[in-house]
Amino acid sequence: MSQPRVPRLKDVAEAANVSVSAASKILRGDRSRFGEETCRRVVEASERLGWRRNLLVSGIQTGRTNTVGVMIPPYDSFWVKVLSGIHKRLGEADFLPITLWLGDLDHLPHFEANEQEGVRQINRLLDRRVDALILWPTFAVAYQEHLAGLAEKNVPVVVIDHRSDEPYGDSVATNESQATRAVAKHLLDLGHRRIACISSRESKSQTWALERRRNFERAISLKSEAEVRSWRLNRTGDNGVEVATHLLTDDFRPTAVFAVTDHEAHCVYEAAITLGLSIPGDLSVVGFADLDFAATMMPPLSTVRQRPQEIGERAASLLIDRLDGPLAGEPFVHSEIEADFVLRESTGPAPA
Amino acid sequence: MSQPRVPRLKDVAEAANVSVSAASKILRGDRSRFGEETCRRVVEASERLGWRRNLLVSGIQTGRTNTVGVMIPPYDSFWVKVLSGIHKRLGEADFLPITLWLGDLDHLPHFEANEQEGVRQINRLLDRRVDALILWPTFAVAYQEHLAGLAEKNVPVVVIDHRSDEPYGDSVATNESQATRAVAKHLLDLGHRRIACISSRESKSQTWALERRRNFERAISLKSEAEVRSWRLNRTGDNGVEVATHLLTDDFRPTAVFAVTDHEAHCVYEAAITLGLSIPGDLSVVGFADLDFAATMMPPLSTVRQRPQEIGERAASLLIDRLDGPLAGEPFVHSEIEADFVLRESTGPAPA
DNA sequence: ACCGGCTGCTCAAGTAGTTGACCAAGCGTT
DNA sequence: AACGCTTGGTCAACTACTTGAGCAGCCGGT
Repeated sequence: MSQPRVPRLKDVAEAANVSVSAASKILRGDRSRFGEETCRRVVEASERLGWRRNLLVSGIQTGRTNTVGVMIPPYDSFWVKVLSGIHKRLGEADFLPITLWLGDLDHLPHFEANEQEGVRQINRLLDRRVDALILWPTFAVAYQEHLAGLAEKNVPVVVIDHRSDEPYGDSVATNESQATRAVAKHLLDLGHRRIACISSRESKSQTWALERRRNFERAISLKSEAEVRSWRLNRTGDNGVEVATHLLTDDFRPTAVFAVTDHEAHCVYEAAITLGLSIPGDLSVVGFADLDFAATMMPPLSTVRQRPQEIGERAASLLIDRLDGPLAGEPFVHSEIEADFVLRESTGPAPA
Repeated sequence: MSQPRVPRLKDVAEAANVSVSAASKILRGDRSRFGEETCRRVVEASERLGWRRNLLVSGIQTGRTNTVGVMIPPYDSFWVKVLSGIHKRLGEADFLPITLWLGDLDHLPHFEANEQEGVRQINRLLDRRVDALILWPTFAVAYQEHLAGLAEKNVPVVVIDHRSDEPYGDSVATNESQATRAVAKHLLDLGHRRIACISSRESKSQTWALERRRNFERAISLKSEAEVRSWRLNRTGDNGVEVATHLLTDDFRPTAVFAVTDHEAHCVYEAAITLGLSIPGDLSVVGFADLDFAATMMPPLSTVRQRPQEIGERAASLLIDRLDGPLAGEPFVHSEIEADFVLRESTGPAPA
């Protein structure tokens, strides 16, 4: 029946026989105005009772909670690494990320359809007075109109992997053009001339897919004898193997395929196996993202490794700089992180 | 230079021309004592200004923040799914998980060595007055002594996948014995008689590995003609392929291997390929956990699928029940979730 | 004796909001 | 006219803590 509570400053002050305000000042480090003996008594009492400052109170007093809201869908290892980078950098600056892991693993949240739900989720964070938000592209698009007003409330926003025409915050993305050019060059150097690209659903929230495909098409087109053709998945993005089969049996007869993510590359593998095509003998495949399974596919998939942890760290850094640092009051910034082509065993010379 | 702040209740009250306390009561739903017209004015004003209750204040007033601290290492897809379950269930009950994603992806945190760091991390959550904690086994062990005192502070704890002799909270784990018996039966039915088990590091924080191995050994031993031998990884857990090679070239010459996680199973695959052994022709392999890559390994790995999302949901449910519900004041509970044997293509009849 | 300055501490108001106590006006009743 | 009751609100104290203002006591200087 006992209720042993968390000790309050008042308890410490009583134990040390001083006023609450004296205890507060001493424990904040403002000791110059107090006697040495008094300070000792207060510090000793606070330690004995295990007192800890209540950060909720600091939050309402200063208007700063040192927390950052992070809105993400449950997703593959790439995003887990981004998150890890966010946590690392924010942790160093003594910020605490509060992550809203929305939707379940099977279906991404479809908030376009449910306006109210979106607002509710943002408010779960804002009601706790997070100092800033980090957003995945899905949410950046779905919640656009609700987020645009945050700047006026002094809640900075950083968007990852989505560059908008009318930004309402800073953004971080992978600099893909360079890595994509490296992929194109690699395939052309191997003698491939009929090259396919398999893209994902290219929805509004996946502008990266569109851009990645365009970058690749452009890079291949520079070589006059080479030709690219592109295919893409349906709206739900669940017909990957079907599209891959289509693409491989098309009149075009590509000798190499570039997939905008490793997921699609995996679909190409499956289709190739069923069709009896060997990789890389009959068909070269290149993925993108270097997800968990890329290195253990058979054969190991050549792909483009982004630097997810670095992306996360950069996003966190941008927020920190905007809250207290050099970015305060400055125009929005778009930051790009390099990516590296990883050569493994899924590419070979074009068949004669 | 303008500072357009988040609206306060005071602003709403002034706009509606009532006292702050009237506004507070009306907006909390206690309208019986106020005129219809007044209520309308207050509600309208609050909506127009976009007022939202500051949950930090509610937190200091009620002693409840409706937040739960979650301490996890960055880890494989299994844990991501557990997290997803936690978020789902807590979200339904309007709790907000605050996840501390400790350590980086390459090395798990080694807090045994750095006592102070551990305390610091727990305090990051407690200082924000989380109502409860959910812990991964790593932390449950490393921070044991600091966590034991939380019960006295009325901060319930749920530990996942780790059963202690002196529990200081509720716990959830997979009920492995049944699934492990199914694996054993499957291998014995296929005619295997010399069966190896490859375990991971079996440290204090990985008691599940020990238990899983023991369960398996016991299940095999029931068949008198069959024999099990076990190997395990070193302290750092990075010599998997080496141990697998050892095990496969040992005089024992096992025809089947049970790996305590899919990670070790993957090491067995690698060793088998190097040694020229075909799976499942020369060697049957069974894993545990059904991680992301298990289904896409070549051949697809037979394994035991735990129900991580269900584990997460159960952990969250236990907390909710203990905070406000039927579990308040009751003795600690240990809850078990079933697991299912998933038959894929990595097992076959024992070679003659 | 009186003033200035320093030391060492307390007071009170503030952060945003909640809640029990209280109070005034209006009405009907005796 | 005095009483009780309902309606419609306000007041003040409380949550945990911070912070600028202020004040008592003591010392040295004139």
